[in-house]
Amino acid sequence: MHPGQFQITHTDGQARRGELFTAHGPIQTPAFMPVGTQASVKSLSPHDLTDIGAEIILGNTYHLYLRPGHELVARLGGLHTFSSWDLPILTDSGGYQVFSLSALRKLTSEGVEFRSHIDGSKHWFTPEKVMDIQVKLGSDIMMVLDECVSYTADWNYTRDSVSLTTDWARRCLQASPPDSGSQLLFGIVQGGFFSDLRTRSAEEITPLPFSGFAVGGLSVGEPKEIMLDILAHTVPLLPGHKPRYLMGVGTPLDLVDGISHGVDMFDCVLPTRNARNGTLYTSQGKINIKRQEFRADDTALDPACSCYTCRTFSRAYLRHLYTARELLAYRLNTIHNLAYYLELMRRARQAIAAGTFADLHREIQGVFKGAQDLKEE
RNA sequence: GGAGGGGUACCCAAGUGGCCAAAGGGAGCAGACUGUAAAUCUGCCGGCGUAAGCCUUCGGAGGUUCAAAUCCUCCCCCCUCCA
Repeated sequence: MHPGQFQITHTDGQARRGELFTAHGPIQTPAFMPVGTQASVKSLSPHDLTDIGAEIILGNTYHLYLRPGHELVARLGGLHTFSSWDLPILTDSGGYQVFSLSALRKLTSEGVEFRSHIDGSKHWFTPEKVMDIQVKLGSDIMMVLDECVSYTADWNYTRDSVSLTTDWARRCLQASPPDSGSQLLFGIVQGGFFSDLRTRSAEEITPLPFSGFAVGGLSVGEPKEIMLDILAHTVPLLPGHKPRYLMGVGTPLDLVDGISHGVDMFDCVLPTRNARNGTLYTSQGKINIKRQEFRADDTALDPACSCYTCRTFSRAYLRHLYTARELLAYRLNTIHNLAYYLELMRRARQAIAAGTFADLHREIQGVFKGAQDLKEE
Protein backbone atom coordinates (compact mmCIF):
# COMPACT_ATOMS: atom_id res chain seq x y z
CA MET A 1 0.00 0.00 0.00
CA HIS A 2 1.67 3.16 -1.14
CA PRO A 3 1.00 6.61 0.25
CA GLY A 4 -2.01 8.16 -1.40
CA GLN A 5 -3.84 4.96 -2.06
CA PHE A 6 -7.47 5.20 -1.04
CA GLN A 7 -9.72 2.19 -0.75
CA ILE A 8 -13.41 2.47 -0.28
CA THR A 9 -14.64 -0.71 1.36
CA HIS A 10 -18.33 0.10 1.87
CA THR A 11 -20.90 2.60 0.80
CA ASP A 12 -24.28 3.39 2.28
CA GLY A 13 -26.17 5.95 0.25
CA GLN A 14 -23.61 8.65 -0.43
CA ALA A 15 -21.69 7.76 2.73
CA ARG A 16 -18.40 5.91 2.28
CA ARG A 17 -16.24 3.87 4.57
CA GLY A 18 -12.63 3.63 3.50
CA GLU A 19 -8.95 3.65 4.23
CA LEU A 20 -6.34 6.18 3.17
CA PHE A 21 -2.67 5.21 3.23
CA THR A 22 0.08 7.59 4.20
CA ALA A 23 3.78 7.38 4.92
CA HIS A 24 2.96 7.08 8.61
CA GLY A 25 0.22 4.50 8.28
CA PRO A 26 -3.41 4.22 7.30
CA ILE A 27 -6.35 6.37 8.28
CA GLN A 28 -9.79 4.89 8.61
CA THR A 29 -12.44 7.05 7.02
CA PRO A 30 -14.71 8.79 7.71
CA ALA A 31 -12.09 10.37 9.95
CA PHE A 32 -12.02 13.26 12.34
CA MET A 33 -8.63 14.91 12.66
CA PRO A 34 -7.93 16.79 15.91
CA VAL A 35 -6.31 20.17 15.35
CA GLY A 36 -2.80 20.68 16.70
CA THR A 37 -1.94 24.02 15.13
CA GLN A 38 1.40 24.53 16.86
CA ALA A 39 2.49 20.89 16.79
CA SER A 40 0.37 20.20 19.84
CA VAL A 41 -3.28 19.35 20.33
CA LYS A 42 -3.77 21.85 23.11
CA SER A 43 -3.47 20.28 26.56
CA LEU A 44 -2.95 16.71 25.31
CA SER A 45 0.10 14.49 24.97
CA PRO A 46 0.56 12.14 22.02
CA HIS A 47 -0.25 9.33 24.43
CA ASP A 48 -3.58 10.93 25.33
CA LEU A 49 -4.34 11.12 21.61
CA THR A 50 -3.50 7.54 20.75
CA ASP A 51 -5.38 6.45 23.87
CA ILE A 52 -8.62 7.87 22.47
CA GLY A 53 -7.87 6.47 19.03
CA ALA A 54 -6.72 9.50 17.08
CA GLU A 55 -5.13 8.35 13.84
CA ILE A 56 -4.11 11.68 12.37
CA ILE A 57 -3.74 15.24 13.61
CA LEU A 58 -3.31 18.62 11.99
CA GLY A 59 -0.49 21.10 12.13
CA ASN A 60 -0.39 24.57 10.61
CA THR A 61 2.09 25.91 8.10
CA TYR A 62 1.75 29.58 8.99
CA HIS A 63 2.05 29.01 12.72
CA LEU A 64 4.92 26.54 12.57
CA TYR A 65 6.79 28.66 10.05
CA LEU A 66 6.63 31.60 12.46
CA ARG A 67 7.40 29.52 15.52
CA PRO A 68 9.58 27.57 15.93
CA GLY A 69 10.39 27.81 12.20
CA HIS A 70 10.23 25.10 9.55
CA GLU A 71 14.01 25.03 9.09
CA LEU A 72 14.47 24.27 12.77
CA VAL A 73 11.80 21.59 12.70
CA ALA A 74 13.53 20.04 9.68
CA ARG A 75 16.87 20.10 11.47
CA LEU A 76 15.27 18.40 14.47
CA GLY A 77 14.04 15.55 12.33
CA GLY A 78 10.72 16.86 11.03
CA LEU A 79 7.37 17.38 12.67
CA HIS A 80 6.83 13.74 13.66
CA THR A 81 10.13 13.36 15.46
CA PHE A 82 10.00 16.87 16.86
CA SER A 83 6.62 16.33 18.49
CA SER A 84 6.93 12.58 19.11
CA TRP A 85 3.86 11.80 17.05
CA ASP A 86 4.38 8.73 14.85
CA LEU A 87 1.01 8.70 13.14
CA PRO A 88 -0.07 10.77 10.15
CA ILE A 89 -0.02 14.56 10.19
CA LEU A 90 -1.87 16.86 7.84
CA THR A 91 -0.63 20.42 7.59
CA ASP A 92 -2.95 23.20 6.64
CA SER A 93 -1.36 25.67 4.28
CA GLY A 94 -2.12 29.00 5.89
CA GLY A 95 -5.12 29.51 3.64
CA TYR A 96 -7.33 29.76 6.68
CA GLN A 97 -5.11 32.48 8.11
CA VAL A 98 -5.81 34.45 4.93
CA PHE A 99 -9.35 34.54 6.33
CA SER A 100 -8.85 34.56 10.10
CA LEU A 101 -5.95 37.02 10.04
CA SER A 102 -7.38 39.12 7.23
CA ALA A 103 -6.57 42.29 9.13
CA LEU A 104 -2.90 41.32 9.15
CA ARG A 105 -2.31 40.39 5.54
CA LYS A 106 -2.18 41.71 2.01
CA LEU A 107 -3.27 39.51 -0.84
CA THR A 108 -1.84 39.71 -4.34
CA SER A 109 -1.96 37.31 -7.25
CA GLU A 110 1.60 36.38 -6.40
CA GLY A 111 0.96 35.42 -2.77
CA VAL A 112 0.12 36.74 0.69
CA GLU A 113 2.07 39.10 2.87
CA PHE A 114 1.36 38.44 6.53
CA ARG A 115 2.25 40.67 9.40
CA SER A 116 3.09 38.24 12.14
CA HIS A 117 0.46 38.12 14.86
CA ILE A 118 3.34 37.48 17.26
CA ASP A 119 5.68 40.38 16.62
CA GLY A 120 4.31 42.29 13.63
CA SER A 121 7.19 41.30 11.33
CA LYS A 122 6.40 40.82 7.64
CA HIS A 123 6.41 37.43 5.94
CA TRP A 124 5.82 36.59 2.32
CA PHE A 125 3.84 33.42 1.57
CA THR A 126 3.65 32.14 -1.98
CA PRO A 127 2.35 28.76 -3.13
CA GLU A 128 5.96 27.70 -3.69
CA LYS A 129 7.05 28.89 -0.27
CA VAL A 130 4.16 27.13 1.41
CA MET A 131 5.10 23.88 -0.35
CA ASP A 132 8.70 24.28 0.73
CA ILE A 133 7.62 24.79 4.33
CA GLN A 134 5.34 21.76 4.34
CA VAL A 135 7.99 19.56 2.70
CA LYS A 136 10.45 20.60 5.41
CA LEU A 137 7.88 20.01 8.14
CA GLY A 138 7.46 16.55 6.65
CA SER A 139 3.70 16.25 6.99
CA ASP A 140 1.95 13.27 5.42
CA ILE A 141 -0.75 15.33 3.79
CA MET A 142 0.01 18.82 2.56
CA MET A 143 -2.62 21.35 1.57
CA VAL A 144 -2.38 23.82 -1.28
CA LEU A 145 -2.34 27.50 -0.47
CA ASP A 146 -5.83 28.83 -1.05
CA GLU A 147 -7.92 31.83 -0.23
CA CYS A 148 -10.67 31.10 2.25
CA VAL A 149 -13.15 33.87 1.46
CA SER A 150 -15.50 35.41 3.96
CA TYR A 151 -19.24 34.93 3.99
CA THR A 152 -19.70 38.55 2.97
CA ALA A 153 -17.67 38.28 -0.26
CA ASP A 154 -19.76 39.08 -3.33
CA TRP A 155 -19.90 37.14 -6.58
CA ASN A 156 -17.31 39.21 -8.42
CA TYR A 157 -14.82 39.01 -5.60
CA THR A 158 -15.41 35.30 -5.18
CA ARG A 159 -15.01 34.69 -8.94
CA ASP A 160 -11.59 36.33 -8.90
CA SER A 161 -10.73 34.43 -5.75
CA VAL A 162 -11.58 31.12 -7.43
CA SER A 163 -9.17 31.97 -10.23
CA LEU A 164 -6.52 32.85 -7.70
CA THR A 165 -6.99 29.62 -5.78
CA THR A 166 -6.82 27.61 -9.02
CA ASP A 167 -3.66 29.38 -10.09
CA TRP A 168 -2.09 28.77 -6.70
CA ALA A 169 -3.15 25.11 -6.80
CA ARG A 170 -1.29 24.67 -10.10
CA ARG A 171 1.75 26.41 -8.71
CA CYS A 172 1.70 24.18 -5.62
CA LEU A 173 1.62 21.10 -7.83
CA GLN A 174 4.46 22.42 -9.91
CA ALA A 175 6.52 23.13 -6.81
CA SER A 176 5.81 19.71 -5.36
CA PRO A 177 4.80 17.21 -8.08
CA PRO A 178 2.78 14.15 -6.97
CA ASP A 179 5.63 11.71 -7.61
CA SER A 180 8.31 13.78 -5.88
CA GLY A 181 8.02 12.15 -2.46
CA SER A 182 5.83 10.33 -0.03
CA GLN A 183 3.92 13.41 1.05
CA LEU A 184 0.41 13.70 -0.34
CA LEU A 185 -0.96 16.95 -1.64
CA PHE A 186 -4.65 17.85 -1.52
CA GLY A 187 -6.36 20.47 -3.67
CA ILE A 188 -9.04 22.76 -2.29
CA VAL A 189 -12.29 23.74 -3.94
CA GLN A 190 -13.50 27.21 -3.06
CA GLY A 191 -16.25 29.33 -4.59
CA GLY A 192 -17.80 30.90 -1.54
CA PHE A 193 -21.56 30.78 -1.37
CA PHE A 194 -22.29 30.74 -5.09
CA SER A 195 -23.13 27.34 -6.60
CA ASP A 196 -21.92 28.35 -10.04
CA LEU A 197 -18.57 29.36 -8.62
CA ARG A 198 -18.33 26.16 -6.60
CA THR A 199 -18.93 24.31 -9.85
CA ARG A 200 -16.32 26.38 -11.64
CA SER A 201 -13.78 25.85 -8.87
CA ALA A 202 -14.41 22.10 -8.85
CA GLU A 203 -14.08 21.97 -12.64
CA GLU A 204 -10.72 23.69 -12.43
CA ILE A 205 -9.31 21.88 -9.40
CA THR A 206 -10.49 18.29 -9.74
CA PRO A 207 -8.71 17.49 -13.05
CA LEU A 208 -5.40 18.29 -11.37
CA PRO A 209 -3.40 15.31 -10.05
CA PHE A 210 -4.04 15.76 -6.34
CA SER A 211 -4.24 12.85 -3.90
CA GLY A 212 -7.45 14.18 -2.44
CA PHE A 213 -9.80 17.10 -2.60
CA ALA A 214 -11.00 19.41 0.07
CA VAL A 215 -14.02 21.66 0.30
CA GLY A 216 -12.88 24.89 1.89
CA GLY A 217 -14.54 28.12 2.82
CA LEU A 218 -17.47 26.69 4.74
CA SER A 219 -18.49 27.38 8.33
CA VAL A 220 -17.19 30.92 8.18
CA GLY A 221 -20.28 32.41 9.77
CA GLU A 222 -23.01 31.49 7.29
CA PRO A 223 -26.34 29.99 8.36
CA LYS A 224 -26.31 26.23 8.64
CA GLU A 225 -28.80 25.65 5.80
CA ILE A 226 -26.57 27.56 3.42
CA MET A 227 -23.55 25.57 4.50
CA LEU A 228 -25.45 22.34 3.86
CA ASP A 229 -26.75 23.56 0.50
CA ILE A 230 -23.26 24.41 -0.71
CA LEU A 231 -21.92 21.17 0.67
CA ALA A 232 -24.62 19.11 -1.03
CA HIS A 233 -23.87 20.94 -4.26
CA THR A 234 -20.09 20.65 -4.06
CA VAL A 235 -19.28 17.17 -2.78
CA PRO A 236 -20.78 15.37 -5.81
CA LEU A 237 -18.44 17.44 -8.01
CA LEU A 238 -15.42 15.78 -6.41
CA PRO A 239 -13.97 12.57 -7.86
CA GLY A 240 -15.47 9.54 -6.18
CA HIS A 241 -12.29 7.51 -5.93
CA LYS A 242 -10.27 10.04 -3.99
CA PRO A 243 -10.63 11.18 -0.40
CA ARG A 244 -12.87 14.16 0.23
CA TYR A 245 -12.03 16.51 3.05
CA LEU A 246 -14.42 19.08 4.49
CA MET A 247 -12.14 21.66 6.04
CA GLY A 248 -12.81 23.21 9.41
CA VAL A 249 -16.13 21.51 10.07
CA GLY A 250 -17.73 21.10 12.52
CA THR A 251 -20.24 20.10 15.15
CA PRO A 252 -21.08 16.43 15.65
CA LEU A 253 -24.20 16.93 13.55
CA ASP A 254 -22.17 18.71 10.85
CA LEU A 255 -19.89 15.67 10.64
CA VAL A 256 -22.74 13.24 10.26
CA ASP A 257 -24.40 15.52 7.72
CA GLY A 258 -21.09 15.72 5.86
CA ILE A 259 -20.66 11.95 5.86
CA SER A 260 -24.17 11.56 4.49
CA HIS A 261 -23.08 13.67 1.53
CA GLY A 262 -19.96 11.60 0.98
CA VAL A 263 -17.28 13.43 2.96
CA ASP A 264 -14.39 11.28 4.24
CA MET A 265 -12.33 13.59 6.41
CA PHE A 266 -12.98 16.44 8.82
CA ASP A 267 -11.04 18.68 11.12
CA CYS A 268 -12.30 21.31 13.51
CA VAL A 269 -11.12 23.23 16.54
CA LEU A 270 -14.57 23.02 18.07
CA PRO A 271 -14.10 19.95 20.28
CA THR A 272 -10.76 21.16 21.62
CA ARG A 273 -11.61 24.84 21.96
CA ASN A 274 -15.01 24.15 23.43
CA ALA A 275 -13.43 21.73 25.88
CA ARG A 276 -11.24 24.55 27.12
CA ASN A 277 -14.27 26.83 27.31
CA GLY A 278 -16.44 24.39 29.23
CA THR A 279 -18.75 23.11 26.49
CA LEU A 280 -18.78 19.33 26.34
CA TYR A 281 -20.40 16.98 23.85
CA THR A 282 -22.25 13.99 25.23
CA SER A 283 -24.65 11.31 24.10
CA GLN A 284 -27.32 13.50 25.65
CA GLY A 285 -26.31 16.64 23.78
CA LYS A 286 -24.12 19.65 24.46
CA ILE A 287 -23.61 20.63 28.08
CA ASN A 288 -21.84 23.51 29.74
CA ILE A 289 -19.92 22.03 32.64
CA LYS A 290 -19.73 25.44 34.30
CA ARG A 291 -23.42 25.38 35.02
CA GLN A 292 -24.66 25.53 38.58
CA GLU A 293 -26.73 22.38 38.05
CA PHE A 294 -23.58 20.22 38.02
CA ARG A 295 -22.23 21.55 41.30
CA ALA A 296 -23.12 18.41 43.23
CA ASP A 297 -23.68 16.02 40.33
CA ASP A 298 -21.69 12.90 41.15
CA THR A 299 -22.55 11.09 37.92
CA ALA A 300 -20.17 10.54 35.03
CA LEU A 301 -19.96 13.29 32.44
CA ASP A 302 -21.39 10.94 29.82
CA PRO A 303 -22.50 7.54 31.07
CA ALA A 304 -22.34 6.24 27.50
CA CYS A 305 -18.68 7.27 27.07
CA SER A 306 -15.75 5.10 28.03
CA CYS A 307 -13.01 7.72 27.87
CA TYR A 308 -10.62 8.24 30.78
CA THR A 309 -12.50 11.34 31.92
CA CYS A 310 -15.87 9.64 31.97
CA ARG A 311 -14.53 6.45 33.54
CA THR A 312 -12.82 8.32 36.34
CA PHE A 313 -14.43 11.62 37.32
CA SER A 314 -17.78 13.09 38.22
CA ARG A 315 -19.44 16.11 36.68
CA ALA A 316 -19.14 17.84 40.05
CA TYR A 317 -15.37 17.36 40.02
CA LEU A 318 -15.05 18.51 36.42
CA ARG A 319 -17.11 21.60 37.24
CA HIS A 320 -14.92 22.27 40.24
CA LEU A 321 -11.72 21.94 38.20
CA TYR A 322 -13.10 24.32 35.60
CA THR A 323 -14.37 26.85 38.10
CA ALA A 324 -11.07 26.77 39.97
CA ARG A 325 -9.19 27.15 36.68
CA GLU A 326 -7.21 24.04 37.37
CA LEU A 327 -5.10 22.99 34.39
CA LEU A 328 -6.38 19.45 34.62
CA ALA A 329 -9.80 20.73 33.54
CA TYR A 330 -8.51 21.53 30.06
CA ARG A 331 -6.95 18.14 29.59
CA LEU A 332 -9.84 16.08 30.92
CA ASN A 333 -12.40 18.08 28.95
CA THR A 334 -10.34 17.85 25.76
CA ILE A 335 -9.85 14.12 26.19
CA HIS A 336 -13.58 13.70 26.49
CA ASN A 337 -14.65 15.92 23.61
CA LEU A 338 -12.17 14.32 21.23
CA ALA A 339 -13.10 10.86 22.46
CA TYR A 340 -16.71 11.73 21.71
CA TYR A 341 -15.84 12.87 18.17
CA LEU A 342 -13.62 9.88 17.47
CA GLU A 343 -16.19 7.44 18.81
CA LEU A 344 -18.80 9.12 16.61
CA MET A 345 -16.57 8.48 13.59
CA ARG A 346 -16.04 4.88 14.66
CA ARG A 347 -19.79 4.40 14.90
CA ALA A 348 -20.25 6.05 11.52
CA ARG A 349 -17.76 3.65 9.94
CA GLN A 350 -19.48 0.67 11.50
CA ALA A 351 -22.90 1.93 10.49
CA ILE A 352 -21.82 2.46 6.88
CA ALA A 353 -20.39 -1.05 6.78
CA ALA A 354 -23.62 -2.38 8.22
CA GLY A 355 -25.79 -0.29 5.94
CA THR A 356 -27.42 1.49 8.89
CA PHE A 357 -25.91 4.93 8.56
CA ALA A 358 -29.32 6.58 8.22
CA ASP A 359 -30.19 5.36 11.72
CA LEU A 360 -27.09 6.94 13.18
CA HIS A 361 -27.79 10.12 11.25
CA ARG A 362 -31.28 10.28 12.73
CA GLU A 363 -29.97 9.58 16.22
CA ILE A 364 -27.44 12.40 16.09
CA GLN A 365 -30.02 14.75 14.62
CA GLY A 366 -32.26 13.88 17.54
CA VAL A 367 -29.57 14.53 20.12
CA PHE A 368 -28.32 17.85 18.78
CA LYS A 369 -30.94 19.31 16.47
CA GLY A 370 -33.71 18.36 18.91
CA ALA A 371 -32.00 20.11 21.79
CA GLN A 372 -31.37 23.17 19.64
CA ASP A 373 -35.00 23.40 18.56
CA LEU A 374 -36.17 23.10 22.15
CA LYS A 375 -33.92 25.95 23.16
CA GLU A 376 -35.12 28.21 20.37
CA GLU A 377 -38.78 27.79 21.31
C1' G B 1 -5.10 59.21 77.15
C1' G B 2 -2.86 61.91 72.48
C1' A B 3 -2.10 62.27 66.94
C1' G B 4 -3.48 60.56 62.28
C1' G B 5 -6.15 57.40 58.71
C1' G B 6 -10.59 54.87 57.52
C1' G B 7 -15.94 52.64 57.38
C1' U B 8 -19.32 52.62 49.73
C1' A B 9 -23.35 46.99 46.92
C1' C B 10 -21.62 39.47 48.13
C1' C B 11 -15.86 40.88 48.46
C1' C B 12 -11.95 44.54 47.16
C1' A B 13 -12.23 49.47 45.64
C1' A B 14 -13.15 54.59 42.96
C1' G B 15 -16.22 58.60 43.76
C1' U B 16 -15.81 64.11 47.96
C1' G B 17 -22.80 68.90 46.32
C1' G B 18 -26.66 67.72 40.90
C1' C B 19 -24.43 64.28 34.90
C1' C B 20 -24.89 58.49 41.03
C1' A B 21 -28.50 52.77 41.63
C1' A B 22 -23.06 54.69 42.37
C1' A B 23 -16.39 53.74 38.00
C1' G B 24 -12.97 49.47 38.02
C1' G B 25 -11.80 44.62 39.52
C1' G B 26 -13.17 39.97 41.75
C1' A B 27 -16.87 36.48 42.93
C1' G B 28 -21.58 34.69 41.14
C1' C B 29 -25.03 33.57 37.01
C1' A B 30 -25.91 32.74 31.77
C1' G B 31 -24.33 32.55 26.64
C1' A B 32 -20.98 32.20 22.28
C1' C B 33 -17.05 29.58 19.96
C1' U B 34 -16.49 25.49 13.19
C1' G B 35 -8.88 24.37 8.09
C1' U B 36 -6.95 28.00 16.61
C1' A B 37 -3.95 35.72 17.28
C1' A B 38 -8.88 31.89 21.81
C1' A B 39 -7.30 28.22 29.15
C1' U B 40 -10.82 33.39 24.84
C1' C B 41 -14.92 36.60 24.25
C1' U B 42 -19.99 38.57 25.36
C1' G B 43 -24.15 39.64 28.49
C1' C B 44 -26.48 40.03 33.42
C1' C B 45 -25.16 41.27 38.21
C1' G B 46 -29.91 46.34 44.92
C1' G B 47 -35.62 45.29 44.70
C1' C B 48 -40.32 45.34 41.75
C1' G B 49 -41.62 45.82 36.43
C1' U B 50 -41.81 43.43 29.52
C1' A B 51 -41.01 48.72 29.59
C1' A B 52 -41.38 53.82 30.94
C1' G B 53 -40.74 54.13 35.76
C1' C B 54 -41.14 53.51 40.97
C1' C B 55 -38.90 52.02 45.66
C1' U B 56 -34.61 51.13 49.02
C1' U B 57 -29.08 51.80 49.46
C1' C B 58 -22.63 54.57 50.47
C1' G B 59 -21.38 52.80 59.46
C1' G B 60 -25.81 55.13 62.79
C1' A B 61 -28.93 59.34 64.18
C1' G B 62 -29.97 64.24 63.29
C1' G B 63 -29.18 68.74 60.32
C1' U B 64 -27.88 72.36 56.04
C1' U B 65 -29.58 72.60 50.84
C1' C B 66 -34.18 73.13 45.49
C1' A B 67 -30.56 68.80 45.53
C1' A B 68 -26.15 64.85 50.01
C1' A B 69 -22.18 58.84 49.33
C1' U B 70 -20.07 63.90 49.02
C1' C B 71 -21.12 69.72 53.66
C1' C B 72 -22.20 70.30 59.36
C1' U B 73 -23.16 68.05 64.51
C1' C B 74 -23.20 64.00 67.73
C1' C B 75 -22.52 58.79 68.25
C1' C B 76 -20.59 53.67 67.02
C1' C B 77 -16.75 50.63 64.94
C1' C B 78 -11.79 49.50 62.58
C1' C B 79 -6.44 50.48 61.59
C1' U B 80 -1.47 52.93 62.38
C1' C B 81 1.80 55.69 65.41
C1' C B 82 2.85 58.05 70.23
C1' A B 83 2.26 57.74 75.79
